[in-house]
Amino acid sequence: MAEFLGTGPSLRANPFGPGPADAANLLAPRHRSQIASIAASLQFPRGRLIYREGSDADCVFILANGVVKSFRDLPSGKRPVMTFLFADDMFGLAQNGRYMNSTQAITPVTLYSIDAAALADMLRRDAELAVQILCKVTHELRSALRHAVLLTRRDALGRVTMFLSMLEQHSQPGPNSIIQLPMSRSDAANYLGLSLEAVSRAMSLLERSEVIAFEGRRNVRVVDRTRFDKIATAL
Amino acid sequence: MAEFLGTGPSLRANPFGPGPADAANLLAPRHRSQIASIAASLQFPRGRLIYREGSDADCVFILANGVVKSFRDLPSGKRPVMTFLFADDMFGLAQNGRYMNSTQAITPVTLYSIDAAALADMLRRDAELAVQILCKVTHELRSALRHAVLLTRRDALGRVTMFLSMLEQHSQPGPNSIIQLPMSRSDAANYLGLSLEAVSRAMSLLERSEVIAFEGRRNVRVVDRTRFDKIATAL
DNA sequence: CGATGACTTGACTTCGCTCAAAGACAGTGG
DNA sequence: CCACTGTCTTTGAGCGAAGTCAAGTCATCG
Repeated sequence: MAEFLGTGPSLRANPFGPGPADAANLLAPRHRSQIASIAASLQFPRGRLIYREGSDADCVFILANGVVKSFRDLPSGKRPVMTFLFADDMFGLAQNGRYMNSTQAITPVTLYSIDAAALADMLRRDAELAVQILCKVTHELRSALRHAVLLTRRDALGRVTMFLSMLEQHSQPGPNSIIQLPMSRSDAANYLGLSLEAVSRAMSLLERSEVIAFEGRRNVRVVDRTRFDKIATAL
Repeated sequence: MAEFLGTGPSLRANPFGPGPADAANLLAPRHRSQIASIAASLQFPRGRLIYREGSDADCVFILANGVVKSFRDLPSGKRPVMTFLFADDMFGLAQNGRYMNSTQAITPVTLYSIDAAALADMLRRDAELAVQILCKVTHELRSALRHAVLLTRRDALGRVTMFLSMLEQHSQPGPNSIIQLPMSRSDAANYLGLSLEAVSRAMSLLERSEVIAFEGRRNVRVVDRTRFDKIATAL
């Protein structure tokens, strides 16, 4: 089970109080093994659904590696992507015992599946742990708010650039900064509230104007950092 | 609701597990008085800023009554509204000791101001309370996600109708269902990612087509519920 | 009752969506 | 190893919806 990964699940988030600017690991070793004791480690191939909106929320998940998208299926056939989830993210928190959205692996993923009832129990007994989880959820709340701000931009170019800038934080922190785009253009479009074509055009434009350079379709390097940042933050 | 300020702050949210469909009061009387013991009750007039983005996050707030908007100030002069906060909502959770956005009263408000350090302390000692707060933050996370979904709609009419439908849940639950619009058109526009004119036009259109009727500029009655719901949910 | 700010309405422009087709890529099996 | 196929992506043309600019109307408060 979870022993495979040895150290057990971890979570990243910014703490409430003053501290280093970037996200730190939240869980103490004792909490990690505590959670590991009620968790199972699962592997999913690319494209596999993890759970479906509306189904019984038996489990909470922590992503060990890979990328997951969370989305809704609307009557019209649209599929807005609400978030992309990366390593050390938690998801599957329920409302009234049901999942609020569907989730799907967009790369091969490894994740911890944690029995919701057992976790709830554990939280009620361990205030320290509950506070850590609270911190993580707050972190995700903030990122949802940022997403909303992103969506108020009207120009495709700005949205896409902001999106790249967000992805940069989840890529290997090489100084040469290659940004990985694990998701399809279509997923990105659904996250950005744009048509797939608009996303493609915006990226082409960024490339033509030598702000970024593609290395294959799923890897981007920032060529002109100054202009890149200007577009990203010039809301 | 928070009619009796004497009883201390309260919070509404949907619990994680199975239960009644709508939000319930989260805090047990003992928690309410516990929080009250480290809280101060404050009054703010319409338009007053509560805190500014980037300032030291000393306090967490619980809104007793009135409506607050949370927004950011962007270099361009835009002011996206991230959320509207209603009675029994909590806000002011910090990142690294700083507020992430500004908040302003848009009606006269009464709120509880709670020392952040003292609250953190209390949570670390009382797992039950920490879980309640966790539940509330999760509730707000969900509403932020809904907001993001709303923003992926491209048509002004749909966004505005969805917005009205959301406001309906915060209005007095009279069967006659008068929806109150406590905020200006401009605030609504900034929340919806539309121009103020687009909001106005959408509302005029809804009125002309007899889906809704205005009773003054800040009160709306749904006239044709069927069509209203169809527009609101027909994403 | 007049002034200030909020809201509505109209005309014009722009940008992203839709539809359509061609081009690149990855995995498969010969 | 390479051709084949289905999928993902890019690019183009035309249209429509929302933004912007600019008056004009309404309400609210001194």
